[in-house]
Amino acid sequence: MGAMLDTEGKETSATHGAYRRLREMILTGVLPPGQKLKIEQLRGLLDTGASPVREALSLLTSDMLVERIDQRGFRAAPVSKCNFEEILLLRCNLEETALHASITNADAAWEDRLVLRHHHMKKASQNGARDFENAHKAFHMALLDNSKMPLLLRYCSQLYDLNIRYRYLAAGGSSYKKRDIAAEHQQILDAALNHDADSATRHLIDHYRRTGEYLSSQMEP
Amino acid sequence: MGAMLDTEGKETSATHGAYRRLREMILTGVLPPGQKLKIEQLRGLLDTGASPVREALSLLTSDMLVERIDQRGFRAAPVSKCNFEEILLLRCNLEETALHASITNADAAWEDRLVLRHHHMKKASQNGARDFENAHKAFHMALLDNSKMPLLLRYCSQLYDLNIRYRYLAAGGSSYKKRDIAAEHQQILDAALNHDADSATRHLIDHYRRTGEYLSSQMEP
DNA sequence: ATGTCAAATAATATCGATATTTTTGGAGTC
DNA sequence: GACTCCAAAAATATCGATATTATTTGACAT
Repeated sequence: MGAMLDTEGKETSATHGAYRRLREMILTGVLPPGQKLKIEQLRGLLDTGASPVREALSLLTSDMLVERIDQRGFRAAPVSKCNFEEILLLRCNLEETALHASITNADAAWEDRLVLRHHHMKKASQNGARDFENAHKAFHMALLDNSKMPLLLRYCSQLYDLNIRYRYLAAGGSSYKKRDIAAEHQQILDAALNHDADSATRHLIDHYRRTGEYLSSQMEP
Repeated sequence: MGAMLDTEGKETSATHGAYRRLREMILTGVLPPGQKLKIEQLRGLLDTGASPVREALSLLTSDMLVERIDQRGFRAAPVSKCNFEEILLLRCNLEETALHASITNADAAWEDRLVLRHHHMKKASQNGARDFENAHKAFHMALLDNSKMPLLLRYCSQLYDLNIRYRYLAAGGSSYKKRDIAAEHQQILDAALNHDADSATRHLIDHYRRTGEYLSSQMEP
């Protein structure tokens, strides 16, 4: 048995589907930090077998969203102010490198992609938080991806996700209300299109630091 | 059955054992870059079941030593000059940050650890290449680990391993013969013990770049 | 000869079941 | 009354088998 029952046909494999769903649940705080992740429980929740669940948890381990404990199974990675500050610091460091390199390699195709992503992000801000999150990440990654450095991009993507998790935990998904985020994005975009690497990185890092300070202030010690 | 047959009692779990052995085989080039990694073949080679093998391969995927292809299984990650240069660049960037932070947090206990690791490394250089490699990594990680930044250390460790792989591929494990590596290590150690962050990072990065240039020259385009 | 399609083969992905280990709970002792 | 030790329960890790998907082979038509 075990036939293909999904009518949607979206998930390529059970493992990948489990990975994506678990990942989203951890990022958005549905599975809270430190929570024990029992195979049987998740098997029921995701309606799949134990093997895909185990493999998905293994993959999430390397994204640092799940921790493996000895022979005692898995749990959602804990959070701490200290961890958050490390993420912020590394992000600033790595994204500065990546954005510099991206601008060094700047060409028309990249600029087009950038403008497009920015436009999509603005459009998505009318829709739900889910849509905006995706578009927001796509814009930020587009800023970096012209660096043509796959390892660096991977790290930036990982750190982005770790960071977004704190945003969900602190503010239920959108701490965007107070500041004029749109203006900050516009400044970064403009500087990038002008090939002004220093200005672009400065705006980008300010953008992160400001969000970081806000989130930090929301957290206990 | 599946009883505990290992007389050594070293491996905690079949998965972890498979992970370590596969990892070593990929790092040292026993499993060459790009090679298809068939479950059945590895199952026989490691004398274990399919589940531990799969899970080990999943973990290696996140170390970027193994690539997963669609629904077509796994293969050892390919290599390229471009990839090598990215590793070198990121290593310089991240280890500079880590070493600076380590020295900022410097205390007597750290200095003791450092001296000890350096001593062990010197002693191990008389033994086989395997022993030296382990001691060498331990020394380099000890330089960084006082930064108290777990994510950063993890990335540094990953990149160290990716780099060592190129050394094995280029020179069969030891490209140490030409230069006076011992002197370079001594310089780094002395600067670190003097809390001279700038000098230490400069020596460290020179150390990497020199090795990098040598390896780069050994590679095709 | 060459390209195409279908059956056969091989490999992967997944399931269900078992063995191992950890945790829990309670009886007996100091 | 608190602590240790042993049995019961739960959870994990692993195995063997099956279903699914990719790859190869070979026959057929062009």
